[in-house]
Order: sequence, then structure tokens, then C-alpha cells
Amino acid sequence: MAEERGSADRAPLSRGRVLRAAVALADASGASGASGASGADAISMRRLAQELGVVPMALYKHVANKEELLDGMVDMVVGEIARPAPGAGWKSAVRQQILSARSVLLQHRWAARVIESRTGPTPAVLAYLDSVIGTFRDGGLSADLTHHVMHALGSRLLGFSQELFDTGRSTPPPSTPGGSAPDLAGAYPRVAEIAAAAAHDADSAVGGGCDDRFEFEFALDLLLDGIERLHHRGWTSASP
Amino acid sequence: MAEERGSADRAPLSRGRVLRAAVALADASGASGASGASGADAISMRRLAQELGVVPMALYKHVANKEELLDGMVDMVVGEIARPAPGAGWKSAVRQQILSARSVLLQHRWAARVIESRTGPTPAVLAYLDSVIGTFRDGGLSADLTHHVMHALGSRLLGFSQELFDTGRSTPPPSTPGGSAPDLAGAYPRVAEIAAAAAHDADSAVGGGCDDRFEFEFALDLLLDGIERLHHRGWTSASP
DNA sequence: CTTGCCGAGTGTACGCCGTACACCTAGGGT
DNA sequence: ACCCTAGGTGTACGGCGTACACTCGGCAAG
Repeated sequence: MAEERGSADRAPLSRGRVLRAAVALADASGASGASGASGADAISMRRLAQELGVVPMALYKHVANKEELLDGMVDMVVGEIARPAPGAGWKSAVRQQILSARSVLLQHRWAARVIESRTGPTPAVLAYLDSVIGTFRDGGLSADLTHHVMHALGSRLLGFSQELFDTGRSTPPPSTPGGSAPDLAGAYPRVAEIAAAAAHDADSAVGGGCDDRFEFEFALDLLLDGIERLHHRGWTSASP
Repeated sequence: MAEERGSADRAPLSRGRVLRAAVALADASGASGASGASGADAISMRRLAQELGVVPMALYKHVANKEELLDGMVDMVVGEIARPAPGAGWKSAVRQQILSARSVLLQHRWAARVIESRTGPTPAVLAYLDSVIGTFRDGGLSADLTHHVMHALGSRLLGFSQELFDTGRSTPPPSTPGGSAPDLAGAYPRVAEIAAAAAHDADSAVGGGCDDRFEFEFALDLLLDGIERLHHRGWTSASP
């Protein structure tokens, strides 16, 4: 069974193989040089079938439809998130867990958009949430507080940045691309001022954007610190 | 010019009319009864053209392509967000502003997904951000802190819930739809426990979901309180 | 060995999508 | 009278997801 030979690999095709190929295809299509859509757009049944050396309809013997394919891809990615080291307190355990989720998302840049497009939870996501909830509960947080805290963290639990526009790359999508740059500084002076504050230390980011990692941890710690305070205060759903 | 008559309105078609019709179409296609996709999926050039009694290609005389159409729709929705009452302090002003943004998003349920799909900022979004930044700065927050705070709030500024899966409606997307319900309670006991805590007070939500408004304000206040504390402490980018 | 089944892979076809391109046509400035 | 142009049209192309009928190979039952 462990025999997959030759150039045109004719391994018998299975749900696992389909899903793995789909993830690989999406990974490989990030910022494609030519001939292909990038990221999530690259995932089409036809393209995936071609990648597997198979006719498109063959895939439907292993996944019900494209939605289920995407669900499977999400589960595959979420399954990559490392489980936390058991020693630390709930706060640093959750922190570490979420940062680990973020690092997985950074390795699969298409995944954020795909996860956003899902309407219901997939098994791996539920298992992940279950584990995070366990960390909170074992840390002593009440079920009540934990419930609201899970909502408050929301997609950040999976490493989402929740940026408004995907960071970096600012200038020309809306108006004239060839014109000068009076737009930002002139029409939106406050935005310009704040954007200028981004140039504080050009250390981690590749190009002109903000320090994404710093921003992510800033927001995360803001939330975790707030949660800790509520916990110490014995917060419940009825409080001033 | 101000004469639009008759049943089959033959007003000359303009960018504004196209955009307005697109927003109306998307609004009307939320939870469609029959014959149509719901929400964001309902927005297709062909469908929109049909709605306007026109051939699809006619639209391209007023918008460059579908991306620009979506940008325009976003601007239209963001433009609906009420400007804040000028009296109050920065904290309640921002709070009120964000809740107002949320109420707009709730009136255009398709908008969240569309905004998420945009890659760059549109003019109305920039103007909105400019206004929020102004509130922070006028409230005395440093440019440095305001910068990070804007990142931390992220899409929540526009009223996004940032839920992991769009809330309510839990059960059957992943596994067998006809089976019993041992899945959740059995396989994910912590999730079940936390979900049970959702049944605290069934007041505001329509059906079985959580109290979305409460969750939203909980998270928002968690962030705003944290921001306030950092501000009072004189936080800067270098601090323990 | 024959027979029949059954599941994996195939081929064709449909309806939808965005949009490039050539065309027409009515209205207005010269 | 002229042509120019802006706005609307018709046709067509390539890509998408997927329904449906099929073929073909291996395998259990007879």
C-alpha cells in the first residue's frame, strides 16, 4: 500500500490525497508569478483535478462539493496548530496558543479568507475551541466569563489579524493610479499622521507596512489583560 | 432632469443609479425565498443589469469592473454611518460611533463579507477612519497610541463582530445532518458547556443564538477600557 | 470459470459568471 | 450638414461548479 511510484503518480486518489493536494495548490499559488490566480482564487475543482492528473468529476467521488473541499482544507490547516505546553498559567497558555495559530495562518495565507467564507464550524475548529475553552476553565475562569471571552476573541483565536485592509500596500486601488499622492496627506490628514507613526522602527516587516507582529500582540495583550482583570474582579454577566 | 417617469423607469442610468440599485439588490437578496442566491452571492453584473432593465455590458460604461462596483457599494454603505455627537469624551464618542457602524452593517448583512473581500481602502472608509482617528487625537491620545489602537480595533471599527462562525445556527454543516446530536455534547464537552452558558437570558436574539449585541459590546468595552488605561498610564511603544 | 455487482474514474453537457470587442444610435457642438 | 462622442447593444470566449450517464477493472458468489 505504501507504494506510489513513477513520474505520473497514479496513487489511487483518496479524500486525504485530494485535501493535501488542495492545500499544496493553494500554498503554491500565493503571489503567483504567472498563469494563475493567487491564493484562494486558485482553488478550483478543475485546477485541482488537473494537478492530480485526473478529470474534474473524479474529485466528487471523494468530496461532496466544493464547500466540503474547503471545509476539509480548513480542518487540515487548523490541525497544524500546535497544542500548548501544559505548564504555564491560562493567560500565557492562551497567548502562546493564539500566536501559534497565527504562525500557521501566516504559512497558509489563503486560509484566512477561506475560513472567513465558511458558515459553520468544522470538526477541527471545534476541537481547537474546545481546547482553548479548557485552558480558560482549568485556569479558574467561570463558564459565564469564558463564554463571553470566547466571543470577544472571536476569529483572533485562530490567528486572524482582523485588519481593515490587509495592511501594507496602501496607495492606489481607489482613485487614479498614475496621479500624484495628494490624496492621503491632503484629504485624510489624520490618517496620514497616524500612518506616519508607523515608520517608528522598520525592523520586522519586509517592506513598507506596519509591524504586523507587534500590532497583533498589542491587540491580543489588550484583550488578555482585560480578561485577566475581569477574572480577578469576579466579573459576571451582571456588573457595573 | 428631475423627470423620471412611467412604469419601466428609463432614467438615463448613471454611476449613482447603478450603485444604488446594486445595494438595493443585495439588501433584497438576504435570505431569499426562492430563485436567487443570498446576500453577496446575489450581486452579479448580469443580475444587476437585469434589475435595471438593461443589458449587462451597459454597466461597464459606469463602473470599470465588478471590483469597482463592490468598492462603490462599500462606500455607499460606509457613508451611511452616522457622525458622532460632538459633546462627549473620546471614549463614549468612539463607542457610539462603532455601535452606529454596527447598526448599519446589520441593515446590510451582505456588506461585511463584501468589505472583507476588498484589498484596499475606499475613500469613504478612509474618511471614516480619519474621523475616528480625529476623535482619539482630540481626546488627547498620542499619535503613537492611536496608531496601535486603530490596528487593535481593526474591522470592529466598522461594526464587524469578528465571530468565528457567524453565530446562531449551530448544528449540522459538517457531519451527518439526519443523525442525532451526540456530536457536540459528546466530542466537545467544553464547547457544549460554554454553549449552554449562552442560554442565560433569551431576550434580544431572535432564535437560538447568543445575544449578539451583548457580546459585541462586551468585546468593545474590553478594548476601550484597556485603551483608556493605557492612555492614563502614558503608554508608548516602549513599555513593560 | 463465469457472472454480476460495485466503486473509482470518464465524457459530455448545462447554466452561470465576468468581460473583450465591434457595433449602433441619438443628441449636440461646429 | 457634418462628425464626434457618450451611452446602450449583441455576440462571443473562457472559466466555473456540477448533474448525469457511461465505462472499466477487480472481486465475491455461484
